[in-house]
Amino acid sequence: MITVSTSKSYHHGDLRSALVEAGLKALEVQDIGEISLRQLAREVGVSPTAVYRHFPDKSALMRALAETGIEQMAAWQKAAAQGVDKADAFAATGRAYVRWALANPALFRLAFGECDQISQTVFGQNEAAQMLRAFAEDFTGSEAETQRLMLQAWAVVHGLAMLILDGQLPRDEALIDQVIDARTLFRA
Amino acid sequence: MITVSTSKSYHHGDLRSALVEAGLKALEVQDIGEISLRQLAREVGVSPTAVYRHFPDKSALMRALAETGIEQMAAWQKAAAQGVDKADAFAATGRAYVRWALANPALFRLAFGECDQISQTVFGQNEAAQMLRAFAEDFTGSEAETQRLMLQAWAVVHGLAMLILDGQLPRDEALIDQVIDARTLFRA
DNA sequence: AGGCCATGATAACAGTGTCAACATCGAAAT
DNA sequence: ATTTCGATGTTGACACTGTTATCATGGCCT
Repeated sequence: MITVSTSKSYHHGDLRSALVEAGLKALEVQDIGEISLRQLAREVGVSPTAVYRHFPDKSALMRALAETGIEQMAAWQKAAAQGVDKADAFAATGRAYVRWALANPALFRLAFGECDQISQTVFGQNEAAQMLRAFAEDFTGSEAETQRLMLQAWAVVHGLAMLILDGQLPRDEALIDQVIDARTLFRA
Repeated sequence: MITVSTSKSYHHGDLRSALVEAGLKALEVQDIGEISLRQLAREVGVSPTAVYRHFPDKSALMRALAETGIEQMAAWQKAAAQGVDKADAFAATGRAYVRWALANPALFRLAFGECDQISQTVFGQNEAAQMLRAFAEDFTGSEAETQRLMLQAWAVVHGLAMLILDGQLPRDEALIDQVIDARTLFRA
């Protein structure tokens, strides 16, 4: 919530982040395709074409929104993995993944639709991901099996989140726990 | 490919199915949000507002497209399950699920985004689904475990398909086989 | 003080979904 | 066989969208 200046000067001050902020707020209420440049510009109090001084086109703005979404998700995931018994880290991280998706539906969809490199965040260099990988290596043995386990885990949580978001499965916490069950999945 | 009449009469003959056909053809090339009523009307050779004699709005047309997509998917799934060793039915059906999604990306997204009752098709009264359920019951024991197994399987294939479609995972057949592996998943 | 250039505003264009009013034609009813 | 009528298609218009070209402002550097 950074409001730089309330005075109506010709130049806004920090239009770019104001637009991103407005976009994120809009994504909490509206669906991903209902967002319009002009609407955001209006809410920030600026002409429709001022946006183009900070983003080459609409998809660039959307990508900026998506990137902040990724950061949020990574932070949430990391927080979920910390302070948890190592054996439960897999399930805890998975539940955090699904919960974040359910709490930020539009942002979740946007992040995966627009950004190519979420793999890096969820799967690769991320701190939580490294921890999961270490855990997986710990009990699979080979490198190939570790990768398989990570992929399966990612697919499960992603699919579950998507199916719930699309209304195919009920928003039921018990169902989530049932699906993300480390003892039955992956022979843990 | 049902072309009823080439003569340009005032009334089209079967505009509704012509629009659906044009929509499906468009979904093979364009993304889901790039489709426009006017474009489809143009391709069929009719005025933009003629569409409204057959669909209350755009989303109704999209829903019609989605429903035909569901039928296609169900048929493909059923075909994949037939003539396969019962022990491989799970994996075979799952691979068919992913393959269909990769072959019909826009239709796949549309079907899950617009239709509420895919659960019935994929998960419930479908013939292939019943077969899978019988197989699952066969080796889980309890009813609750059967449901869990079905849900996990669905989540895995759906998540895998989505991640590949969004470019988060490579379109690699070996990777698909690695993830959909009944022996490691579900302790089979 | 003067000038530059990042940042803003205006006007305009093509395209979209949608509505209201009008046109056409096949079929049912007389 | 003629009339009428409802289903289907058309025209025109409106508000909205993303985007571009052109013009305006004013803070920062010399």
